[in-house]
Order: sequence, then structure tokens, then C-alpha cells
Amino acid sequence: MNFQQLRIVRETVRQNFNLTAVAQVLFTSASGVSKHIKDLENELGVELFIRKGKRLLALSEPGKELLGMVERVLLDTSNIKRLAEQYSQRDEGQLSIATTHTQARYALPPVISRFKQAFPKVQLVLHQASPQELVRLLLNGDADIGIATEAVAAVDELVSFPYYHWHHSVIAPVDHPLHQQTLSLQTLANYPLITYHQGFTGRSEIDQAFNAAGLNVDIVMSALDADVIKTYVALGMGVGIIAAMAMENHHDTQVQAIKAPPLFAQQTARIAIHRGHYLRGFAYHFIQLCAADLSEDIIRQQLHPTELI
Amino acid sequence: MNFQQLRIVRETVRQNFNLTAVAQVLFTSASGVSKHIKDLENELGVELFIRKGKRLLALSEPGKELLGMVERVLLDTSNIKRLAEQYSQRDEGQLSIATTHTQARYALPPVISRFKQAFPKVQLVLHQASPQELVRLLLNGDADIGIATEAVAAVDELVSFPYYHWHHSVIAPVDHPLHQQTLSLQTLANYPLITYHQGFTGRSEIDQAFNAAGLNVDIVMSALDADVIKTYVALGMGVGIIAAMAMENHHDTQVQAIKAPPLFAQQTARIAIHRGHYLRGFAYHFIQLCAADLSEDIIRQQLHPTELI
DNA sequence: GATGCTTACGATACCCGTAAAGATA
DNA sequence: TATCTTTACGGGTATCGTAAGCATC
Repeated sequence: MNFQQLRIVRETVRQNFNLTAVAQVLFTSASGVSKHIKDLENELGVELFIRKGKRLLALSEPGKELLGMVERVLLDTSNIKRLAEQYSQRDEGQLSIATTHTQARYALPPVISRFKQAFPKVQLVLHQASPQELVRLLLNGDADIGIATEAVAAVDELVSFPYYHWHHSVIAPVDHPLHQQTLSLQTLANYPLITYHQGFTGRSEIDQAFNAAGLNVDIVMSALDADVIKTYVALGMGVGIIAAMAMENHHDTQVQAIKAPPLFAQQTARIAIHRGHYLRGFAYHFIQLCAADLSEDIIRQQLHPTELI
Repeated sequence: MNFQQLRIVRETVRQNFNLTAVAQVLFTSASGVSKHIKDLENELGVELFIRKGKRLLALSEPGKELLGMVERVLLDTSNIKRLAEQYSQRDEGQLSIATTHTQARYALPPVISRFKQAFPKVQLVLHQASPQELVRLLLNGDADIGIATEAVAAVDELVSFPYYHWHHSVIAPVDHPLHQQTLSLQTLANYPLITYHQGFTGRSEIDQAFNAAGLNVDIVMSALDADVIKTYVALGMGVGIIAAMAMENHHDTQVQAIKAPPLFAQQTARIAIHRGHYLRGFAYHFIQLCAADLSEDIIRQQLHPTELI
């Protein structure tokens, strides 16, 4: 048994049992992949995969049980490597952050610029992704930190902490009649609406609020990010509902937020980490730049619950 | 990085940084051990050991942190192997039980004979050991199950379950005057005593009881097991204090237990397992033969707390 | 016929152990 | 001096990739 064999087993599942794809992802040959799987199965005396002829179809029962252990081993070895980097190059290395457009565009810029000042040698990788993709990146170990409002709190394998709270704002062209009216869900429902895609930036909360009020709304368009939404609102296609911070500190001349108390429930952007993932020292600093009360100790306690010190 | 390197790191600590000993234990050459350590340190870019000249003295800071991860990796790989055996040879294999003399001699025989009937092909290895040694065997992965009254409950890395409760008995030669007296700590303290070694079979409870009563006692001899104690009690060297089950079902003609309510607090023999250690199916059966209410589900829950099913 | 898996085989790198030299107590 | 660690070096093995053959869709 060796690490390459374990990597291959894990990647075979991730690549839907296509060994050619596995070989490409792991930068090796298909023949080697094939042989490694055979060798491991021989050594363990168990068939890890269900086959149909030569093709692999799925994990066998023992294969399923094994996969969990394999993933733990590989998680630990990646932790070992990061731990070593932490000591060999304390303030150098890579920090990989997976986040949504909203956070990357409106919440993170000040954090990131302060972080870069503190750790100029750390290479920042910003994966922009959907909340679902972001979860996958964290679970695969391809990202150290995930930041999003959606999805992350519901995944057991992730630890997450509140980052900040925010509300949705309603925006309309500067000359729109809504600016003169008292804003309510009812009045809003009279206009065609433009807002986020399903699963993005609190969209579910918006739907729920209208549903609860028994209102049918006409969402003429949905987009991934506030910039796109603002563009189409400016064109007069409808009234926009976007995250409030997407309007702050911006001098949009064509559209304007409607001044009114929030119509939709408070949202919480969260910072998420894969349970058991070893974080470099500067990663803890990054998190503390986001939320000053999240100290390294507090995070570690949640991340590595079995550590007893 | 490979498994052999990790094994060597772990074993180096266990062998007090004597690489020659490491090589012997791992059945390889000292030169290989030396090179593997160098290679790993090079790859990680960190010195894992503190050296004085050529000799290794201790773990460095990163080495200490690394060790925990290394041990998890090796624990998981041994779990992988056992899991594979579980499927490839369901009712064959090895079950390694570490236990004290008292349990091996008086409590386990019926359990073991029933187990052997149920799993004739399983090779039973009975490590007889002191409670401290028993803990080490469990933590090293050299034993699957530990059974003892002492020590195991105090170790965080072990999960333990109550097996059965027992009391100490006072024994004396058949013609001893104590048989006619009312038994109390005071009367007992008038005689020279023979009992277990420190750290064995509830000895600490005995000391504590006399201390609490403000009594000074003359322990003329201490031994590891009840058989030895009984022998010297029969010779008239003193009054014995042994585990009650060491007198049951035995036709000792020269010594006899004194009929009286128990003088010392109740003791609990416990079944202990290393947290995270994968147990074969028959190991769960063994435990259930000891204590019928300890089902596989209940034990698994404690052993692998992170599993979410 | 296109894609995917396996076998054969040669080149390379890796791992191990012996022997000898160098450090340390 | 005895014990321990490291370096040098040779033999063996494992791993990898190319190429070709074969199965599957």
C-alpha cells in the first residue's frame, strides 16, 4: 500500500470511475492507474470496485467503507505538508479562498488588501464559485477557506463561523415612481423584478418572504451578481433586489437604492473550513481580519475537536 | 513521503531516538532508517528532530506537531488493513486481547471458551500485562481490546465500558482467629497483610480505605496475582486481601474467605479500546460475550465519534 | 469506430542492505 | 573502546510511460 494507490482510489470515485480521467488529473499514465488499483486490491484481498467487464462502475461495499479511511489518510498527509510549510516558510506560501461574487466584489477587498500588506509573500488564490462548488472545493482540500452566505452552514463536514450580517436592498432607476412610494412587499410585487439566481446570495429568503405574504411575483430575470442586475435595472427592465453592500460606496448614477427599512430577513455571511483541515498561521490571520473575535484558539477548537491540550 | 518514513518517525520516538533499535524493530537496516529520516526532512523542508552532533535527542517543535498526524495516518492504515481482512476472511484472523492476570485467570475463561466455539478460526492472542503496559499496547495498536480494573478509565485516548463489578475479599488460613471475629478495618489492621502490588487490581482502593480510617497497616508482601498471595497466606505469613472472584469456584483447602460484608469500595473491571481503532466483527462479538448490553452500534458510536450515518 | 481498460516491456528511480568510516559516550 | 550514526556503493525491485492489444459502448 502506498499513497499513490490511495490517491488513485479517491480520484477514481471523484472522476466517476473513468480511469483515463484519473490518470490525467494525477498527471500519470492510465496503465499505471490500472495496475495500482489491481495491486492494492490484491494486497488487501478485496475487490474495491464493482466491474462490468473491464469497466469500473461503482465502489463495492468494502470499497465504500474504505473510502472514508482513505480520505482521512490523504487529508492528514496534506495537513502534514502544510504543517511543514508553516515552519519552513512561516510567512510564505499559498492561501486559497473560495468565495462568491458578492463577497469577492463587495466584502473582501479591504480584508484582502490589509492581508497582502501583512503577508506580502503569501500567494492569494481567489476561487470564485457558486456556493455548491465552493463546498466541493473545501471538501476536496482545494480551498483553505470558504466565504458565502449560502450552503456552508448546512454541511456537517464544514465548520463555519459568522462573518457579518447584511440585508437586501431594493434598487430602481433614479426616476422610478417607487422612490416616492412607501416600500412594502405588496408595492414591490407590482413591478417586474430582477434578482439573484436560485441558490445565490440569499435568493431563497427573497422567495420565502413573497411566498409567506401570499404574493405572486414576476421575476423577469435572475443573475449571478449585483453588477449584472444593476445594469438591467438601469435599462428599465425591472426593479432590482440585491445585497445592500453592493450599493454602498458606489456612485451609481443611473440606479439608486430605495430608502426604507429592510423588507427581507437578515442574512449572515459565513466563513467555512473543512473539519480537520490544517490551516497555516496566516490563514488564521486572514480570518481574524474578517472577524476580529475569531481567534486562532477558537477556530482550532472547532476544527480539531479531538485535540486535547 | 511514504509510509515507511512515517513508521520510522513514530518508531524513533518510541525507541527513545535510538536509530539502531528502530531498525531492529522495523526489520530493516540502520542506514536505511537514517536515510529515510533525512529524505523526509528534506522533502518537508523542516528538521523533525533535535540533534547533538549525529545523535538524535528529541522531537523538534514541528516534529512534535507532526507526530500526532503521523500517528493518525498509521492508525488509519492499520484500520484499512483490518477492514480488508474483515471482508476477505470474515470469521478468520487475529484478536489480540491485553489483560491483567486477575481477569485472564478468573473472569475471562468462560468468555474465551464461548468465543472459541463461535469463532474457531480466529487466533486469540492473550497479552498478559500490567495495567500500564496494557494501555501502551492499546495505544500502539498492538492489542485490540484491553480488560482491566485500573488505569484504563483515566486515559483520554481510550474508550472504556464497564465489564462487571466486584469487591475485595479478606482471606486467611482456615484455622485463623479472624474467622471468629467481626471483620472491620480496625481488626484487619492488627494483622500483617498480603495483597496486590501498587497499581494492580484495586490496590489503590485498599490503601485509601485504610488511610481514610487513619490506620497504619503492615503490608508484609505484595504480589501481582491472587495465586501467589494465597500461597503465602497458606504459609501463615499474613492475612490476604484479594479480588473476590479469585476465591469463587475454587476448592482451596488451606485458605478461606472470611464471611463478612465488603470492607472496600466496589471496583469496576472495564473493557477498553483505542479511540479510532477499527475492530473486526468478531471483536464486537467478543465484547458482547463479556457484557451483553454492549452492542456493536453502541461501541462504534463511542469509537468513531465523527462518523455520521 | 471511438473510448476506455489492460498487458508487455524497457528505462528510470527508488529502496534496501553491506561495508566502512566517522562521531559520540 | 563500544555504541551509534552516517556515507558510499551495488543489487534488486518497483514504478512509470509508451506502445500495442483488447473490451465496451
